[in-house]
Parts: sequence; C-alpha cells; structure tokens
Amino acid sequence: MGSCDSCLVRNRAICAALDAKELETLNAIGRRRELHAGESLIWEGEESILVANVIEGVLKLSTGTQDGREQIVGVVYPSEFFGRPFGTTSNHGVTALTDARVCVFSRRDFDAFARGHPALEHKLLERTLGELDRTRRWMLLLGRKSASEKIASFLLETADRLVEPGCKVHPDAHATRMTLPFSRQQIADVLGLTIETVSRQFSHLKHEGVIDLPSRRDVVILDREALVAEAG
Amino acid sequence: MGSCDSCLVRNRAICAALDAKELETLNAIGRRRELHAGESLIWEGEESILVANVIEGVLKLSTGTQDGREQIVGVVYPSEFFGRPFGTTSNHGVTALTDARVCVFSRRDFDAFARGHPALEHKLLERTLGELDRTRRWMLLLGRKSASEKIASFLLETADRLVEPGCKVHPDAHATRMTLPFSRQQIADVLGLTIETVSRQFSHLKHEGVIDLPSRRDVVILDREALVAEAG
DNA sequence: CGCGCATTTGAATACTTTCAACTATTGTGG
DNA sequence: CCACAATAGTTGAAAGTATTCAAATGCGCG
Repeated sequence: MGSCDSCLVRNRAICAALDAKELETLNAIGRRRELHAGESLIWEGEESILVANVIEGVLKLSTGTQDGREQIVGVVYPSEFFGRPFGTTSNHGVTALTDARVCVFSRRDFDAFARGHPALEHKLLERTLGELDRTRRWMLLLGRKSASEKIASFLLETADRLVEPGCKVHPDAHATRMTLPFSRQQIADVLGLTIETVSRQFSHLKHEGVIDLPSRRDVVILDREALVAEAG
Repeated sequence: MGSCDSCLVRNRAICAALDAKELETLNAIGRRRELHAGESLIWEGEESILVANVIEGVLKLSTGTQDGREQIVGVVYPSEFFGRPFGTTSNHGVTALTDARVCVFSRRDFDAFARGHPALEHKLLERTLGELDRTRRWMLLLGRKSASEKIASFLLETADRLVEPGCKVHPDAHATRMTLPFSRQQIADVLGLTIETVSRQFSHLKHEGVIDLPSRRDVVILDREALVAEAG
C-alpha cells in the first residue's frame, strides 16, 4: 500500500525516468495523501513547502485578486505534477476538485533528489515546457474569444483530458460523455466568465442539440463537429 | 565578434551554467542573428527548428485565431531564452518588436547539447518554471481584470522588466520613464483589448495626472501609487 | 418527502467594441 | 527643408455582449 510498485500512475508520471533503486529512494521521501473535494494542499502566496504527483482525481490551480475575483490557471489530472520546485513561494493555490489521492514530497527533499537525477529533471523540464505551451494557448481563449467560443473550447479540451490514457488502441479517442469535475462557478473561473453566462451558454448548446445535460455534472457531446466549429 | 566571450548577456543567460570549455562547444553550434523590428524568426504551427537567447532588443510570442484575432502570449527581453526545445512544433510565432540581436541554435543541436549538460538543463528548467508562473499570473489579468486594471498592470510590469538589470545597487528599481517596445495595437494584443480602448485608457490616465505621454512610445509614471491602486 | 443550495432564467445595466471621423506624427520625394 | 502622403493614434457615437441584480426552478442529500 502506498509504494511506488503499486502506483496507478507509475509509468506515466515523471517517476518513469527512474530505475528500481532510484525509485526506492524517491519512495522513501514521498508519502501518500488523500484529499476530499474542496480541500486545499497549497495556498497562494505561502512558502513553497511541497510538490506532488496526482495519482487519482482532479485538482485546480488558482489565483485571485484581493477583492475576491478568482481565476483558475491550471487543472491537474492523474499522473501530472504540481507545486513549485526550486522556488521559495507558491504563486497559486492548489485545491482538489474531486476526492483525490496524491503522492507528496517535501520540496526541499524533492529538489535535492532531482538535482542528483538529471533524467528526472529532464522529464520535469519536458512536462513544464508542455504545460507552458498549454497555458499560452489558454491565453488566446481568455484574451480573444467570446463566451460561446470559450464554452465550446472548454468542453472539447475537458473531453480530451478526461479520457483515461490507458487505452493505446485509440490514442486520439475523445470522450463523448463525461462527468465534469467542475461546478458551474468553477467553469466560470476557468473561462473568465460569470456563472450566469456559463449557464446560459450551456442551455443554448443544449437547445441547439449540440450537447445533452443529463445531470448537473454530466455532459454528452452530441455534435462534436458543431462544437469544433463554435470553438473558433 | 559574435563569440560567447564578448556576449552582452553572458552571465545572465542560461549559458552562465557552463564552464569555459563547454561554452566553447556551445559557441560552435550557435550563431548570431540580427533582426529588424517586425521581422519574425519562428512561425506558429511550423516545425520547431530553432531556439535562441535574446542578446539585445525585445521580441513577442504570439498566437492567433483563423479569423485574424491575435493574442501576445509572452514578451522576451535580453538574456531570456525562447523557442521550443524537446518538441516538434512551435506553438506560437516569435517576432521582433524592436531591432534585436539573438544567439540562435538549431533545435536538434541544442537538444543534444543540453541532454549532455545537466547544469544547463537545470537552468532552463528554473527559467521555464519562472516563465510558467509569470504566464499564469497574466491569466488572472486576462480573465478577470477590467480595461483600466489591465492598463495599469501592464505599465507596472513593463516598467519593471524594462530596467536594465545591470544595476545591482537598486535591485528593486522601477523605471519612472520608459520607451515602450510596443505599438498601441501590440499593447491591445497583450491585454486582450482593442486599440481604441487602450488609447482611451492612456488618455484617461494622462488627464488624471497619473502618467505623462511625451511621445507615442514614451511613458512617464508620475504617480506610481495610483497605478498600483488601479492595477487591482 | 422536504429543505437547502446549485443552477437556471429574466430584465436592466455597464462596459467594451465597433464603426467612423479626425488629428498628429513620421517618413519621403521634390 | 518643406510639403505632402502614409501610418499611427485619438476621440466620438452607436451597438453589442457579458455582467449584475433578482427571482424562480429543480436537483440531491438527509
């Protein structure tokens, strides 16, 4: 229980860069942690104490203004890494969107370990570069897209990232039905909109027959082409 | 001419991680390139052929929609690195905002060199993590701030990044007068606004006595406190 | 089964954009 | 060096889109 051997994301996480012996060392400095939906692990502005890998569940990275406006700046799925290695302060909070399990490391321990293992640092670099690309693409959405384009883009991206990547047969598979790990307010915080605007756009897409909404959290994509066209 | 020895940003760029001998090797695979304002070095969507360090000048990273809307997703100043190492495609274009000099490497050569030099990869990782932090902070601006808050934030950030970092005496120095490396349209593309809105906000700040605008490209910050308050 | 809270829907408002005209700056050729 | 053309920026008015405020609906949990 809780060892790297039995880890669900063992070969997808950055740990895949390590051999058996190194993994043992890493195992010694890490520990499992369970989080309930809504629970935070890292707070914006605080000292960067820990970093982690997601084993199961979905978490959000967010920042806010003093007067309470919030912006979700990243969403972390299983096998992904979060936290701020090699830095003193955390620039955004990290909160579980669903119940989650993560593999946590003291930042200092992790930093020291990573410095001695270039293969791990390389994996981390590749992931960070990829995350930066994804984040920059999201800036186009925030700065230049209309509400309807934002919603369509959001549904497509979420459908893609939510598919369990275990299935190698269809590497480009898209979920056609999904249970969103987000409330309406959280969707608004991802897209830079208000909850009312999100709701109206969902209703509109439903009336157009592009999606179906069996329950609050479930979405069925009926017409993917239409969504792609709408995404701009 | 054009060797690492005489490089203006020699000890600020990632190259600072290398010793004399390694630098010589790196020097052999890199070459200097001059760019005129408006000239592009990398195009969005194309194969990632090269990466580079900025020696002098300012460049923008940008993406756009098919119908011509543009969003600037990053601004690169002297000593900073750009391009997409360890990846096949460039996700955003890179264009000089001012005349510029850069130190270019073939991506393949750079990747190979970096793989063999963990200290260089480490520096690159630290920079990438820092850039990701900065980018995520910008998302709060794009998603949640009003036009006036955006303009104030933009002026403060630009004033900070524009100061030559040579001056060690005042590490937190802010420029009080600056020549913007951006046209009004480019400011609009950074902030997700239209050129008219940018212009109106500038005029408003001027009439309020918060800034002065001696010429199109020059800004004098008269009341920094007011700008900070306005930035939200 | 009913209560509480998330979500939806409606109407009025506010902000940014769009379209259009005007002004100023820069650069060019006579 | 000046005149003028081209480009960049400013300003105004009208329109459009998302927000705000308010009320209603309905899902999900006890």
